[in-house]
Amino acid sequence: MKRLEKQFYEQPTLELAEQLLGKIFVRMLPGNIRLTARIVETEAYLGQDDEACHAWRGKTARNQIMFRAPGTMYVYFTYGCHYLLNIVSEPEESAGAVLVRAMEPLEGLAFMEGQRGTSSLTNLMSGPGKLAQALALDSRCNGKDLFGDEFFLENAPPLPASMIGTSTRVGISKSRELPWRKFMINNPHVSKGKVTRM
DNA sequence: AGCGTGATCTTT
DNA sequence: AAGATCACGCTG
Repeated sequence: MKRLEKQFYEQPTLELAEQLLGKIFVRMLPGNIRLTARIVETEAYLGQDDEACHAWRGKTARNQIMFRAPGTMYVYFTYGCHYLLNIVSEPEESAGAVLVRAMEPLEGLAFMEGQRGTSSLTNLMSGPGKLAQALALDSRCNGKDLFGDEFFLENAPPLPASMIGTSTRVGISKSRELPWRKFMINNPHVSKGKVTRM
């Protein structure tokens, strides 16, 4: 499949959160190891009117990446042990990003199993911290874009609306009412603990 | 259901 | 300088 170009990321954050479902995330590792996985769960975060967004009060040292060009990776560290992967949206100098919450592992399973310390397929990437660990994402990835030879997305047909579920976001204490979580209905790799079907 | 673990942000 | 919070995951 063709790689997704800059233009794909230049759509409103909420639409991007939906359009990312089904797309294939690729990481190339030294030794020609190819890690790939299908995105099955996302959440939208917007600078303004969204108190759960890191950037809702403006630019800081941590969140400045969210103000960069669409298609940039925002990877941050939280709870003392987890990295979380976001894909930056919205034009440069306005903050927005889509949190990638779950993926379905496809290629490079042995590497991912080693990273995660399990061989249970549905436990490899069924959460934002898990998928970052499976793909060995860390702060060195923060600020890199998805247009190079190491990280990129491959295109896939858009999901039919009947396969897309919507709910409120997971694990936040502010702006809890916003229905900005999107997921692939009945996919076993969607994170546990909230609605996975409709 | 409880808690680790450390960076970040807010308040003093 | 100190305190609170945290877009989580694992054990029990």
